[in-house]
Amino acid sequence: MKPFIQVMKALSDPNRVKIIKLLEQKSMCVCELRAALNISQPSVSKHLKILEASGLVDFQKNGLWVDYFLTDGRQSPYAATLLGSLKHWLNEDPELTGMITEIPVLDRETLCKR
Amino acid sequence: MKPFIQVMKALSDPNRVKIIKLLEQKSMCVCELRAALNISQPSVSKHLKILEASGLVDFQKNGLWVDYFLTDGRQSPYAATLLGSLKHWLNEDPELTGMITEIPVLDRETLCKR
DNA sequence: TCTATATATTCTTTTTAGAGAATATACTGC
DNA sequence: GCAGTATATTCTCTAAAAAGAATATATAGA
Repeated sequence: MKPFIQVMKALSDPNRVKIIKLLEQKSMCVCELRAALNISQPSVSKHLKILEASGLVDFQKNGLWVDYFLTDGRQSPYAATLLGSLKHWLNEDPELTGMITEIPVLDRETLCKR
Repeated sequence: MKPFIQVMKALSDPNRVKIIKLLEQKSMCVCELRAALNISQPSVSKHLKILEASGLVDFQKNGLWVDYFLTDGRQSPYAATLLGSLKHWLNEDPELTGMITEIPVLDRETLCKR
């Protein structure tokens, strides 16, 4: 029961769902996500930790950056199914589509050297 | 986004998931659910309200009793998909299977006249 | 209409979750 | 090793969620 609840809880916060929908497009580092969501960096890190613990995302260190990406769902059947469903869901949501169209503008190199 | 979050939130509480798994077996009234979950009656009513608002359950008044049952999911595609998945999920969970085997013992007539 | 009973609602308390500021850690290049 | 930068963690505050006690509502039957 616990793993199931963990996935549901992870997906019941709007910012975390936004992160999932962003990562559907491409893997992103913390500062890119922070810019896309317009919330603080610690907040992004904490959301990512929750998503990781539930088996929805994973990460790879890349020098100073940490790239987050969606898992293949091998760690959790619940995560796998939900990630699959989410690919079809919410694609008409104006807030999300707006956010996604802004992705190309996010340039890691310029974003992080502030 | 809101309807999606609402379904996820509804399913991120253990007692509400238990209610769903119980209603998979048969429709039940509040006092039967209360006995199965061993929590207070107001608590059951509030959980049911949350489940109803998210489109996961519906009810029918039956005299003094109110029978709750799973929806066909027509009100929410998210609810529909999750209810479908849940039929396969958590069926090996000892807490849940134990609870479900106790259902036949719950007799509405004896339960409610306390 | 009066009583009894099933459920809903309100109220209060305790726990949990989310936010950002401040700080710590980890990695890179010199 | 030192300086700079990306990310993680800690701390504190505020808001939301869950619980049960007490109360209100609604229905059935005498």
